[in-house]
Amino acid sequence: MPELPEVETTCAGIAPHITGQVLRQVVVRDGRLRWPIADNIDELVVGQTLHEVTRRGKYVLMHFDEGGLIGHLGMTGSMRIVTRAEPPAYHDHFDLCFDGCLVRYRDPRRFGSLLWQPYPLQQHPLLASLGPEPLTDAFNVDVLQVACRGKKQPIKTLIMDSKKVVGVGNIYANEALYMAGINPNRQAGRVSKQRLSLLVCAIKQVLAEAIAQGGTTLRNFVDSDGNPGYFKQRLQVYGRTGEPCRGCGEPLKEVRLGQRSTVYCRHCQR
DNA sequence: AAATTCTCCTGAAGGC
DNA sequence: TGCCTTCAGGAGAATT
Repeated sequence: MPELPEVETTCAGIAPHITGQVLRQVVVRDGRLRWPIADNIDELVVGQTLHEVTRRGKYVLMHFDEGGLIGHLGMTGSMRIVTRAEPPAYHDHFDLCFDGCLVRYRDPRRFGSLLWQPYPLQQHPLLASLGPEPLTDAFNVDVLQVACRGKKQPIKTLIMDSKKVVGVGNIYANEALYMAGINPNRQAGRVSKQRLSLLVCAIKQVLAEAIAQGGTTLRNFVDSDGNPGYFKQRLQVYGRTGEPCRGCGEPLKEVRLGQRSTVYCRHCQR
């Protein structure tokens, strides 16, 4: 499932192939994504030059002359560079066709999206109220402390709230809380500043490591199958319910928080 | 206002 | 090539 590191990898992977090029055509085979792709999407963007590909949270932003395409990979989305005229496969829902190559979007569960927004992009409702980027200085212990103040909601659901900080998905929320020694169910307002500081560091560290790992897929991006293999071996808690904690050996416990599987060590995380 | 639940979707995994 | 049920999850929308 694409988390921030995968989106970062996606942006870095496609950008060199399409930056500076004119978008010639948008082929929509199935526009029924999270939000329907606009029927007039090609009128809006075709003929414009792509100047830059950036990421905001888990959104891919393609900056054209007069506005941007806002892409989201949802649960199962991927964007690949296709250099030859390979026939589209099942679930290949749209292509962005440039000179010489195209970006092909595949998404079996169709939780992703492709939207057009005139400049300024941050005025789009999906972008307008996003919190700080976790890997920048804008996300720090002071900001997190303010966000947590007086909150009774579990700390885990708070750090997964994109209004508080973007890009922390379920896997990395679990991992970061383990790293910081904080029980995911603890009320956000009852975590000390010192421990929030540990959490900030843990979030930055786990995301940065994952990006570094995802980066190994980068050089083969065009040819790879799009499944960065970094997770499995590095995960300390996610997907390890019942297995021994690597810190103390106690079996890891699983609970549901906000409809999401939450794995933690009752001994190491308070 | 804040917190929780619902919702979209399909493939994988598990039970029998 | 077994069929059916359950589960997974990003994140906005709806509900409590």
